[in-house]
Amino acid sequence: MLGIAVKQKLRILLKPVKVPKVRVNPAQEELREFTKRPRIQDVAALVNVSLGTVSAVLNGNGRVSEKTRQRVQAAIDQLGYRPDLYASNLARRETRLIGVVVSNLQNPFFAETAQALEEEAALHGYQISLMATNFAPEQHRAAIEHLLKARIAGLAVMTSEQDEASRQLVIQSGVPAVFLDGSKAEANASVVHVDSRRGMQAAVEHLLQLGHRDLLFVRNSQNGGSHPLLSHKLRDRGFAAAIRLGKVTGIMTSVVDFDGPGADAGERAIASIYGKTYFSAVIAITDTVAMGVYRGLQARNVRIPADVSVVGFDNISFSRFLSPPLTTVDVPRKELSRLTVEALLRKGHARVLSLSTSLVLRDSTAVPARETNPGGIEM
Amino acid sequence: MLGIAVKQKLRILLKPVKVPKVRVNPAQEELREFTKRPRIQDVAALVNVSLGTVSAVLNGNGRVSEKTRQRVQAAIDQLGYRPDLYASNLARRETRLIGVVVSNLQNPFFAETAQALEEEAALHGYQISLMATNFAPEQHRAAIEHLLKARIAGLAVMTSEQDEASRQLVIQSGVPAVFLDGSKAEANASVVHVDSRRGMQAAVEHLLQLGHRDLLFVRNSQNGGSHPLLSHKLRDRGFAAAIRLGKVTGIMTSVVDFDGPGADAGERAIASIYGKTYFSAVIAITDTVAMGVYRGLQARNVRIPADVSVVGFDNISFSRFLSPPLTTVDVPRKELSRLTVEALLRKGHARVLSLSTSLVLRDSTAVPARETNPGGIEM
DNA sequence: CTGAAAGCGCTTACAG
DNA sequence: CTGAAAGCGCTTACAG
Repeated sequence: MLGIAVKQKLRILLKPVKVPKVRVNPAQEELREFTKRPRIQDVAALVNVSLGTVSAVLNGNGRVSEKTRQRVQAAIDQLGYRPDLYASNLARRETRLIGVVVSNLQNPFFAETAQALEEEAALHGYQISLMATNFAPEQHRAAIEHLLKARIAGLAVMTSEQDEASRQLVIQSGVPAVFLDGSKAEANASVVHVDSRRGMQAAVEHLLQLGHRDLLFVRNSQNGGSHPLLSHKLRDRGFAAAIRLGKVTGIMTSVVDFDGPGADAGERAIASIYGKTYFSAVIAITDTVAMGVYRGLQARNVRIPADVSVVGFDNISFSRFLSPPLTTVDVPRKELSRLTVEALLRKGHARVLSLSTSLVLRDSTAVPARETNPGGIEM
Repeated sequence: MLGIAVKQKLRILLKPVKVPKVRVNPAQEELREFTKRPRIQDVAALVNVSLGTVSAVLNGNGRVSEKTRQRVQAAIDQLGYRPDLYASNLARRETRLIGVVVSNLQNPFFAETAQALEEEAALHGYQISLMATNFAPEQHRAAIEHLLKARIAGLAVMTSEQDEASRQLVIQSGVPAVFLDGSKAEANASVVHVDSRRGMQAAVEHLLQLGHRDLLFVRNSQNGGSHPLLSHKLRDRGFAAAIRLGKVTGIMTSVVDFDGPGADAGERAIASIYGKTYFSAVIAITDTVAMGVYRGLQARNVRIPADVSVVGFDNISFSRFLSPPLTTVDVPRKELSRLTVEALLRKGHARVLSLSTSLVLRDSTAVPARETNPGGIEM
């Protein structure tokens, strides 16, 4: 009681000294009128409650009576009020943003993954902030630094390349993160492990069962192969394991690896090997590589699958529209994004998530026809 | 002088009442240690200058001596300080963010456009915030509202669909905007006009010169065609104008239009018309539609271009990898993004920007071979 | 050239 | 259940 009395006295005393310097910039006021951007205090004034109350109904804190909440909500609707992103994030010290970094938007696999993540995040009231690395370590790091600066609630690193320095930044930041095909779960960094091995194995088995014995494995690398892509390593291993487990003898495998975007690399791979090494089937490490393989083969009048069978990996949406439709290994993007977002929002300790892959049979594989001359080699 | 004296007195009086409630949350302090996120005041303290000075060097305001600026910069580097996005945007009342809304990330045209915009924006120190509408009016509006809420510095609406209500929101907001193929420039809303007509005309001329007289124009629509895509309208008109200007008589044109993603629509178009209407060449309204046309044709053993020629529109990166490589009309994404970002940052009045298109000749077009039975009709 | 302070528009203990 | 006030981390007139 005393406190209040003193306070009131002080206020009176204060008046002449501490003139409340309300910077009423008339231009600004006009601008506000013009842009019609209501603030939380406009809502509060309309309903005659305090800012805190409006904030409580906005954020669903239950400490508001139903009556008040309805009146506030009505005012919000009436004014078309939407909280300012920057003010609320600053005050809250956290965002509803999930950072997503992918390697390359032009590769449909990443575009589709990003879209799936966006949809999944939206289900939880989160948005995504998307950045691409183009496989460059500097861009990779810059993207992660920016995202960390933006105080993201979670980070999904869905790149096929890895960058250890960036990973350390993420771990130091403490931000919940999920790395696609990351090597290990640690602290705040979970890992989604795509079981490429199983899918690859199914693909190889399929070809072996058809009778193929001469397989060409076409890969692409980025940046001169200085940073081998982890997903590719896993697919490599899957390929090798599948051959081993195939219980078939007399298998001959060749591997070609070119640098650059998948389609270019695939095309160059065929150009380089055609006529030198015999193969009746090609396994492309991604669907985009398979597109290039198609191009390389068809430019040489090699028919798919009559002369050479082709299998891809990823099941991008276009793979169905190639001629012939591509047999490929499906990496379930929906499931990937569901698991990722869930792991990010759970905020528990790092975990290893698993995702299985499956073979999608279409028209690019068939029984080998050795009487033709597929690899350009006389038999 | 008097004022100050009174103030000091008051301070003394105040002390017992108004204890400075410095909320020193020890956990928070530890967190700060842990996350090692330095604030501007950490930098200021290190160099022994005020916050304003640090801010000035951060933002390149020239009112700092070279000596000071160097010392501050050194401290910034040493601490690894990066300004908090939310605090600076809130204080500045503006962002360095360009909102980009596209129709669909899965369509390479949009993915490539988004990527080009990101690169262009980065050149000016801006970042992009990317949202997809999936051609749905509600999503379109939601995306624009979100972006406006985030106080973007500029907005690039690179969708093929239009939404008048959203456009009004943008105009009311006063945010500099660029609409792809928008109908008119107005207030803050500029327009990039892609000269589809010229490209379409080149495509039609090319086919007429080859000797084609029976043309099939394949389009796709979205959402049941309730909101015809503006870019498509322009391409339609370009097609019609080209036929008119072709100075060739005896041209027979057919048009098919299906709803849905381009590739699906293209495939269904062929399925629906094949055997009913004769055509020796197809013009697809986009490259993705052309992909579906390829599929539809090739599934019926129609050879491209021996039996039927195909021309696409957009020149997406994959068009080169189709079998055969697709002849298409190039829409220069680099130039598009350059013009767009420039218009956004210039902040002048609305302008109409123009972009020309050009025909890219590849292997999907050839002289018509009437002796075969391309359209499935007996001649 | 530099510093102190108000303000951006919210959220959240805290007090009632 | 509700309100007043401090604080988030910056920027920017303003005063010196």
